[in-house]
This record gives sequence, structure tokens and C-alpha cells, in this order.
Amino acid sequence: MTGHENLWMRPERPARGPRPSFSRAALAEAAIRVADAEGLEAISMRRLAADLGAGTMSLYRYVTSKDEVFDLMVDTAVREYLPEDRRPPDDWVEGLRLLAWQARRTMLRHPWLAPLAAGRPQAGPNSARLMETALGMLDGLGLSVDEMLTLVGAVFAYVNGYIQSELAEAEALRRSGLTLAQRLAQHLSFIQSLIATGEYPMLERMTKEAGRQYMGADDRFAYGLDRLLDGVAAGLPRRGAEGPARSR
Amino acid sequence: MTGHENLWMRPERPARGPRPSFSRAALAEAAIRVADAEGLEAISMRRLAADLGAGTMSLYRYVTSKDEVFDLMVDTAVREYLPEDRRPPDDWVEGLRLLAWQARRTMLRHPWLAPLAAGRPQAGPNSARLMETALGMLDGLGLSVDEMLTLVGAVFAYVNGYIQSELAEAEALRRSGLTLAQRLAQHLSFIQSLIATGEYPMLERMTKEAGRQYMGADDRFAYGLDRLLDGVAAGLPRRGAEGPARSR
DNA sequence: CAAAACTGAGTACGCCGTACTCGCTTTATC
DNA sequence: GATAAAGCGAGTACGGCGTACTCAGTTTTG
Repeated sequence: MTGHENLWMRPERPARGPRPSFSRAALAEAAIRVADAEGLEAISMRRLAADLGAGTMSLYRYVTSKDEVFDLMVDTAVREYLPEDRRPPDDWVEGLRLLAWQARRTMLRHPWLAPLAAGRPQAGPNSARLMETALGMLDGLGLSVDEMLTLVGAVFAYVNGYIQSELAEAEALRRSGLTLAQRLAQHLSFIQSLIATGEYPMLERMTKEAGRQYMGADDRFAYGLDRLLDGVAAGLPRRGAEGPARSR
Repeated sequence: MTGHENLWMRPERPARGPRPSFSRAALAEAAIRVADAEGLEAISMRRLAADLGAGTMSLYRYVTSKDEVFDLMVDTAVREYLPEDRRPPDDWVEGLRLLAWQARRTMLRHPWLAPLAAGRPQAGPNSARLMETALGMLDGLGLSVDEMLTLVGAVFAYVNGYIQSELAEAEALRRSGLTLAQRLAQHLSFIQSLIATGEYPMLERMTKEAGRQYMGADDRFAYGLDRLLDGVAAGLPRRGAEGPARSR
């Protein structure tokens, strides 16, 4: 087994031959530019090649399939999860919370990222750096590495799931071409037709209470994240080396 | 606005004309059968039509786009989240936990469901029934409907995010054609190359601790779910009408 | 019975990912 | 530096996709 069947193990540049006219990084950058501007479905090998001024099939010198382009995009974007300054925050809860918020910021900035990242295992160098950072925050709590991975995985599962539903809502609104009010009205008329059967008392109450102010997307994200971190912290009675004095 | 631009408001059968040779339900069923057996990417309008013994374009009498086929599939499958007996569980935490486990069971049974559901707002009748059920569990806790929606949304965000990463791992393994051991070895050799730089102390520790037993996927799912529910419960000091006696 | 209107099959268009071929250019080796 | 090997980029082609459009036939309503 040479390991070359894996994108990240395969050397970008072979030993011999002319210098390539661009690089995997440039390919990832171009793909991200297209996806940011026109969405994931605008990405095609022909389009990327045209943007790079190369022949379509030339891209396959850098990558063995379109799927690997997606791998490159995800790992490139994941770098933005990491805060600029490397020094670890004093509190692991604060650290994970910060990471979660940075992840959300990044996924909202690149709406294609969350669906794409959810469908593939995080395997690239920046994902590894991210995991290293997260694990480092949990060092000294007396957890096994396996427990740490489970904990970090739970936080990212929530973050990913939340942001995907947040983005799906926004995307559906955009595609429908309706205003928010029109879309709510359409939704409401469907729900009304269900309520008419009398089997949906809670939804009925929902329509009656509507009109109050809604929680914003930020607040809803914070709610679940903070509850999850609360629960995790409560499940760790054993404190780190700094002693049990710190209550929160 | 007639409302007919929405799949769920549009009548399946128009007032006049010959009887259609199948139904939206049959279309959804056929699509689910194909996706279960051969994956989401095996679904095409031509393929579904062939399975139904119809012409390709005839499907557009039932649905305005392929996307609506996906809507039908999701809403049909979501019905499986709901437990068979309708009587509400005595405890809202138990109720939500059960719902989460049922959702996971369903999404593992239909591996195409989680990615698909994550990308579209839950809008069909079965999604409404699901939401009605979940909200009903939270009745009497003194929450506003908006708070209830946020709470339920957080739980489903976690469930969806977790299962997508669980499925992504399994899918990557399947596509690689490697055994689990081979894949771990490949992963390890990549991580080793990173460790060689000396900048990944936690990953280094991870490789050294490996070989111990891993937490299973069930346990990892339960961990995050239970921590989240713990945190939510702790954030609700006010108890329902049954009095504050019940501690858990 | 008449006529309105819905059905389903067929054809066609413009995309897509990618396998394959073939001169050309660059590089490593002697 | 000459030379041979090998990677490079462009072109062509194939099979598949979603779906717009047309048209003959059938079913239902009045």
C-alpha cells in the first residue's frame, strides 16, 4: 500500500516533468470563489477549468475526481474555524464555544460548506489542526482521548445540524422568490388546513401566539450550544489541576 | 395567491380528466425503494418512471420537479420517527429522547434521509405531525411556543448532525472498498506524517492511546443527546402543574 | 352524445463527469 | 549539453442527466 490512493497522501507534484501551471490550492480557491458567488451547483469541471484558463481534463492532473475538489474546498475553508491567535483560552468551555461560533460564522460566509462538510469525514490537514486545537482545550481534565473525541464530536454535530437547518430555511426562501411575509403566509395557510382537522392543538396554539417577536437565529444557536455545554460540564465532576474552586 | 405553487397545497388530482395510473404516494414509495437499495444518486426521473411503468415525462403530472420527489420522500420517511402508540410519555425528557432515537433508527435504515432532510425545511404533513407531537410533550412547562420550537430545534439539530457524520464515515468506508483496519491504517499513516512536524501533541497522544476499546456509535450518540437534554432540563427551573416534587 | 381537458409517450436540447488519445514541453540523467 | 523519459494540456467522445415541448388518444363532465 503506497498511500497514494488518498488525496492528502498523494504528492501534489510528481518527481519529473514540467512545472504545473497552477496548484491544488489555486484550484480550491477558484472553486470556493465560484461556490461563494453562484452556489455549489454552479461548480463543474468545465467551469473551474475555464476560470483557471486550463483545459477541462487538465484538472484531473491535480485531482482524481470532482469529489476530491470538494475535499479540497472543505479543508481549505475549515481553516477559518481556527481563531487567529494560537494561545489557548483559559477555560475549555469558552474555547469550545468560541470554536463553535467561528464555525458558524464560516459556514454562513460559505453557505455551501455545511452541507458539503457534513457528507464527508474530516480528513485533511486543516481538519487535523482543528481537532488538535479542540483536543488541546480538553487536556488536563482527566478524560481519555476517546472521551474527548466524543465530546468534541457532539459539539460539532450540533453546530453542523443547526447551521444546515438555518441555511436550508434561507435557501428555500431565496429559491421561492417570495418575501419572508409571503412565505410565512403560505406556510400558515397550509398549517391552517391541517388545524381544520382538529388534530393539531399545539400548532393551533402556535398560530395564535405568533406575531410576538421571534428569537433570532443567533439566539437559537446560542441556546442549544449553551445547553449542550452546560450538560457536558455538569457531567465532568472531576476538575483539572487548578482545583475545584471555580464554579463555572 | 392560490397556494398551488406549494407541493402540499396543490391538489393531487385535478377535477376532470382520466384517472391517473398511479399516485404521489406510489411515486414516493418507488423512490424510497430505489434509494434504499442503490443510494440517492441512483434516483433519476427516467429510472423512477421505468420502475413505475410510465413514461419519463409523465412523472411531471404528479410533481413539478425532481426536487419535489425528494420532498415527498422525506415527508414519507419522517412518519417513521413517530412511535406507534400515540399516548404521550409521562416525562417530556423521555419523550424527546425516544423521538431522537426513533429518528436515528429511521435515518440509519434510510441512509439517504439525513442528508436530504438537512437540506430542506420540514414542511410536509408528517413533519407537521412530528412537530405537533414534540410540542405536545412540552406542554404545561410554562414555555412560550417560540421557546418550545427552539428547544425541539436544538435536539433535532444535534440528531441530524450526529447521524450525518456517522453515515459519512460509513459511506466513505464503503466507497473506499477497504476494510476498517485498512482504512484506519491509512488514516494513521497520514496523521503520523503530521505528527512528525511536532506540532500535534494531542494527535500524537491519540495514536498512542489507540488500541483501547472505542465507544460505539450508539454510546456516542447517547452521550451528546443526554448531555443536551441534561442542560435543557437544568435550564428549566420552573416545573409543570404536577408540582416540583419530581426531581428527574 | 359532444366537447372539454387531462393523460402519457416521444423527441430534443443543453448540461454534466470523465475516459481516451496525441503532439508538445520540460526535466532528470548520463 | 544531448537525450530519453514522462508529465502536460488540449481535444474529442460517450452515456447520462433534468426537463421543455408536441401530439394523439382517452376519460370525464354537462
